[in-house]
Amino acid sequence: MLQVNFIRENREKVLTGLAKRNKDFTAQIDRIISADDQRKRVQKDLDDVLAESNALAREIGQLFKSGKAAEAETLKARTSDLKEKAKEFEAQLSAVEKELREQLYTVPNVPSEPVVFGKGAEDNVEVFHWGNRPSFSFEPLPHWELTDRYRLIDFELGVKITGAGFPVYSDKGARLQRGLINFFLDEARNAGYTEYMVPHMVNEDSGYGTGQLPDKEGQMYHAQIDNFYLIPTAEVPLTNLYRDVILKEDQLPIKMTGYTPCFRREAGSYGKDVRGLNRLHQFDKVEIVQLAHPSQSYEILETMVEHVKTLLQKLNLEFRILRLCGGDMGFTSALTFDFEVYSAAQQKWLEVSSTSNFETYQANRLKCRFKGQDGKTQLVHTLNGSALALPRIVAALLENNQDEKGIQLPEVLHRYCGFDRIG
RNA sequence: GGAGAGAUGUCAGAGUGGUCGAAUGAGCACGCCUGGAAAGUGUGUAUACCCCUAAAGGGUAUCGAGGGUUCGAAUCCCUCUCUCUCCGCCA
Repeated sequence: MLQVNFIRENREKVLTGLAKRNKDFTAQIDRIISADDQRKRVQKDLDDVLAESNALAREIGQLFKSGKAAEAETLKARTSDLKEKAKEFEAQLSAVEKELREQLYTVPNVPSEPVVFGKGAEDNVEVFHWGNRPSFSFEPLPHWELTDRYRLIDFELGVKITGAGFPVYSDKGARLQRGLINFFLDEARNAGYTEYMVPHMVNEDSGYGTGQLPDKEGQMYHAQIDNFYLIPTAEVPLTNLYRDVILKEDQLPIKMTGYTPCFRREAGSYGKDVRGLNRLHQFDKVEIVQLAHPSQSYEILETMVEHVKTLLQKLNLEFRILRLCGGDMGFTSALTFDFEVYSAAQQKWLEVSSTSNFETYQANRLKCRFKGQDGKTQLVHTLNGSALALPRIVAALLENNQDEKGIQLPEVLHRYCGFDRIG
């Protein structure tokens, strides 16, 4: 969430920035400022009362020590009034703090300067394009037919075991998954990211830390007996490794990567876009995360974008990069680049990575800070990106590389998979 | 799952009702000492919020978390979480 002081000091800037999201936040912002004013007033009142009681208590202690019990008793009488007042102010304080917090939760991150105003996906800006579209002498098959024909993925079997959106990969389908994961992890490690293997379930605090809670509660699977959530992305456990941590300035940037399965309820999505691998409840992804010095975060975002680019180039998939407009950008992001690969048989673009700078929006909730040379602590910037999510990569690989007899894998995957062809 | 012990600052570790944000030691930072270093020595070493502000200064909260008793809680009581030991179960 945004920092109240930042909002106070930059009200106009915040409002014009937020306007790019195609929504007016004036009312919320002003409510936040007035709630904060009230919070300060009540805090002051409470502190004053507590200071008085503390002084009184100290005095009573002294009197008892020096044997003046009677005087102590008269002072005691005065404390009950203060106690009552303190209780009242405490109640007021927690009420106004709750109000403030709830208001803050409703305000998304302020889009950074390059983000354009926009209503939705149609206003995103293509900033990069690479690769060529394959041409076929036959009608290319969509991946769900290829996975069936070559027995790579069994969607029906997944339904039996769990439900729709939980595919079962087998034989070369399974090995392709494992090969891709290893390829992505190796590339990340070579780019300087430290590899982690993290829990796939997280507690409530972690959910709040990265902003999945409270607003996206319905999108996560919830193990209610233990109050754990299945992670929707490795971003959650990875970023939360640094929750409540104060780093030294020279530790930055911190670069982490990890492979995890990702679990998403995808409540409310249906229709033709969910066919095959296009939208799943469980999928595999390698994530890259960085904690950065605020002065470097945008440079670092560029390097992350470059990293994802090289992955797609090595896989030889035609792709484009979109700079998301205000209306299409995620709630917590300040700047997001989406990567889309072209799916030759479906004849459409599939999103395979989303790489973002969250500035201090996540760090504020995480309480992830660093101490600078000047001794002051300030919030880090957090960034993350998919590098990469597997299902749609697999869809594009299968569709774009098919021939009449099977599927030819890109060279880079041969040693990772242990085979160069399917079929 | 059962029984017991415990959770204090960067770390180790004292503190069992008052002057405790917290002894002592280590670490770390800066200074002195030194040709340089070690040793020695001096000073400093949490976070958040608020008031005041040029700076300084002051107030409040925080000793796993939350609640309670008390004029006053690190210290007493209750609940929860976690750690360790033993037993049970087990990949």
